[in-house]
Amino acid sequence: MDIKLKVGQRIKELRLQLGLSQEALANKADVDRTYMTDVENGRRNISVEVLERIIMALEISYADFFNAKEFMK
Amino acid sequence: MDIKLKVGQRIKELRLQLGLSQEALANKADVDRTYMTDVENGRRNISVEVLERIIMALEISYADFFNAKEFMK
DNA sequence: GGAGTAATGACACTCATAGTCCGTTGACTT
DNA sequence: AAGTCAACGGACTATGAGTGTCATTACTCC
Repeated sequence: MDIKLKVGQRIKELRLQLGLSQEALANKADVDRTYMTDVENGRRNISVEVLERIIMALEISYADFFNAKEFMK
Repeated sequence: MDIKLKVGQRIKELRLQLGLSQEALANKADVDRTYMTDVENGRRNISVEVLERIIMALEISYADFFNAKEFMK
């Protein structure tokens, strides 16, 4: 599966666990609201700097972010 | 520390473990040799699609790639 | 010393796309 | 009706993708 979709699904999963809206997470990660929608739906090939901000906003470590079913072979 | 530098260091570390030159890894990941140099030296804010190709070339999982000292808080 | 080779580094450049900002729409809730 | 949320679109600017060129370092061989 497309890495963009995997990342998007993982972000959505974690966002919902935190009870945040897309906009709230977007603000926390300092990205645009519409951009966050695209990311979650796998339409954006995000850079590691933006990914880092989103992971921080999700209050999770890199290792834990990627240690999920989406990223298993 | 800058996420770009962390990623670069981690790539270099894994590349050396495999005994590959930058050029050999670059070819395996289908990126330019000079691009790989820039990545390892933290000068490129790479996208997840390119990162995926490099991680595959390093024969490692996402989780293991990020489960390293560089990415610990 | 000088010639050759392999590996890396440092730029500069073009072109595609990452990322922002404006808005609208539809589903759902109160 | 009014508010919240997700999705989508168009236009725009900033920056990543990808390549070319030259320099440097370290090594080997003559």
